Amino acid sequence: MRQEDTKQRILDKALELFSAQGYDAVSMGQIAAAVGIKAPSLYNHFPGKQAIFDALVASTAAQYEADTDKLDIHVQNAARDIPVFTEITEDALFEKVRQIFEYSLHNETISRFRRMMSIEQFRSPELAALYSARYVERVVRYHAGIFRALIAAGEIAAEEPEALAMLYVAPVLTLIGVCDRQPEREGECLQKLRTHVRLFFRMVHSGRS
Amino acid sequence: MRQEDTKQRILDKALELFSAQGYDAVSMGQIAAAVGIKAPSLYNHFPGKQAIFDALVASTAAQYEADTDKLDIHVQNAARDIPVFTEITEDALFEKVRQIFEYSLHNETISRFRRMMSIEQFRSPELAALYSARYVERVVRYHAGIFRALIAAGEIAAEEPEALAMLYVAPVLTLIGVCDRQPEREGECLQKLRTHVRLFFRMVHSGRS
DNA sequence: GTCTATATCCAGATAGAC
DNA sequence: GTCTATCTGGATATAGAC
Repeated sequence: MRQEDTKQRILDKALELFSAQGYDAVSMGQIAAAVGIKAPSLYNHFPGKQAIFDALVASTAAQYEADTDKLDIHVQNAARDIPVFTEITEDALFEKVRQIFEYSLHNETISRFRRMMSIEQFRSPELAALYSARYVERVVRYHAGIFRALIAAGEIAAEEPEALAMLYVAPVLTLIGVCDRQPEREGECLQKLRTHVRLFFRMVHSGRS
Repeated sequence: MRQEDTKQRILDKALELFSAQGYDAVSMGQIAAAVGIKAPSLYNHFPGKQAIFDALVASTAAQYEADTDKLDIHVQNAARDIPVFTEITEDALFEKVRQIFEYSLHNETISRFRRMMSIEQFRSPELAALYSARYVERVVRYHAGIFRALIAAGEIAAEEPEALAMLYVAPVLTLIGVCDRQPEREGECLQKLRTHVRLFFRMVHSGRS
């Protein structure tokens, strides 16, 4: 199906452009040129510019779930990952964060989509909610589930799982934001990620019952 | 000077519009209408649209420093604030974060400028660096200075000040981001801020020498 | 499905009268 | 400093031939 192929190519190029310049700054002509066709031909695949944007939002959700599966991080149900974190060492914990960190930065679709969302997060209440849900709540809820299990197992200090998750996750999100803006600082941020994990690991184990 | 008055009104209205819709989505006509003049008259005060944006970036830096002074938070040199944090209670610490949190959200200029920066952070390397410097590095460095002093005084655990600062500050930044996108969740975020401060305070004191 | 040609609109910016 | 009138360019989108 060359038809569906073109549709996908439009989505890919549109995401590339939107993530770099923002929705408003990108013209239909630019998208068409990137795909290798003329602007009016885009309307054979999408009814308009907004429809391309909407299709992007819808389609990336699926890919995210599919791809994170490969990293043994199942954001939709933390229960499956609890064995991975049980009696985990500090080095192994860092290795785990490092993987998701680098994946988040280097997977083209994921990182482009996140940058696009950063630019467009105030465009509508729906996008605002989607941003918060995807990049804050989901990550916090996932880790809260992990920490709840580790507390039950007596491995870490008995603190509120939600607060622990926020403490652990927010610095990671902040560092991802820095690298999104300034990719040349990735090495430095990786260092900070390392010291963050070390500190968190130590603090959370020192107070254990 | 009614002249300078108009110039300031242009900046105010432009910031209001840019923060809500982004630079590209706002037209000179919209800005002019908000000020109460016609579009060509804007060119008597600024050479073009970009110049209005640039003036905004330059002028808000000054106001930020001036306003935070009133809250006894001197981001430029933490040394002055160390006495405030020495032997601080958990409640007093929360009250301090709560103040800066609410100020950041409710001061019109500050919150609008931050939203505008969120939208435009990828527009140029300079803006990217400015965003990181203002909303990450500066805050982290400030708190690292405070924590370094508290460690020297034997008040808190002897961990790396930078990592401690990241741990403390990143959740606050994340919660401000949530409220920027979804102001209706401010109450909920204030609750999370409370539990964050409580957890951090306890952890950092439990490991003290 | 792709194209050319075109319609319609609105943007940023300038000229010049008052 | 403000205005009206205008220039010029580029945007989204449609019509209709191939």
